[in-house]
Amino acid sequence: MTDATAAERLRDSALGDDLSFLLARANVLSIAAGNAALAATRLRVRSYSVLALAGSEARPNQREIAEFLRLDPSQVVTLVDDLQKRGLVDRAPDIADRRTKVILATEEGHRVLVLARSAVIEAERRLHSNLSDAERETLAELLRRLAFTGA
Amino acid sequence: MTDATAAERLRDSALGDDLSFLLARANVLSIAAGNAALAATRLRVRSYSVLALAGSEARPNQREIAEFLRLDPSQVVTLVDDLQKRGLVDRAPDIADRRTKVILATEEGHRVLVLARSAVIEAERRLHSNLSDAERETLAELLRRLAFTGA
DNA sequence: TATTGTTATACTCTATAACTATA
DNA sequence: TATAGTTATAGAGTATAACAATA
Repeated sequence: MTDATAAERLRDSALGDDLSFLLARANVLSIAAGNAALAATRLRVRSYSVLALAGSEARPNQREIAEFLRLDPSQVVTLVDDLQKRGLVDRAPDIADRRTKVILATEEGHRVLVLARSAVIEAERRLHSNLSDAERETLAELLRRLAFTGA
Repeated sequence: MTDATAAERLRDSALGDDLSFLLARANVLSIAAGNAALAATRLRVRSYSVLALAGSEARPNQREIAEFLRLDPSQVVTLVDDLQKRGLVDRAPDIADRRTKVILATEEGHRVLVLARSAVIEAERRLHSNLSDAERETLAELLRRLAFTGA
């Protein structure tokens, strides 16, 4: 009746081989570790992802960020507002279509991104330490297939 | 500059091989599909997991449910309250320790669980249709290692 | 007419602390 | 003193609808 036994009973009897549940539980741990690792930069995993896209070569607009991160456009407004207030990103006008705003990391944004990224990578390494590099790559490939399914 | 191209640019340039991000995105899709599939039973993925544990042989108490699902004990109170109001689970007293309450599915709970489970399985099958059975098993095994890491 | 970004709003989920009853 | 469950509350995340500017 110890703790370990309870967890084992539950793992064996229900949900333990349900992909959705495993995905959810792995994700909860991942978010917790990510937010903890990002605390020093005052980012969270959500704002970090936006900053990472803004700092990439892709020059995304808000709608593209929303679709890629599976967020509602209105959520992206809030996230970008916050990053912009902190001077980490800018809303650049798109010459071709004046409705759209391209989100770009500022110099300061790039500096913070470097710190944030290494913190995240370090946290992941710790969290995934019981997977080999090959296993991690397999996992990434399989998740990519799920994550970018038609829907 | 079409949609597909934007997504591809983003996938290639940032986050696209970040395990945490892939996990998060796959999970968002999984939750959305799960909630949609469960709509007819008026469950959500969260209450479904609790009901599934209550309907298992494991006879978990609330604290065990909280730890297994990585929820706060107070969240489990709310979830169980709701399921109990609907007559799907009971709080059974533990003879050995009168503080703890064992959560058990009622007959009606088991009936609903059967429907819910098949809806969830069907939704997963659709969502994971581009993985082979072997790949799905590999994915489950790797996720299990992440999901039940020490932390 | 349709789309991008925005505002407003409500709902769900998550996190914390304090309380009770038992141990 | 510590633990299981509970209550209260605030904060983060999610979903929807309506609107202005532009296409």
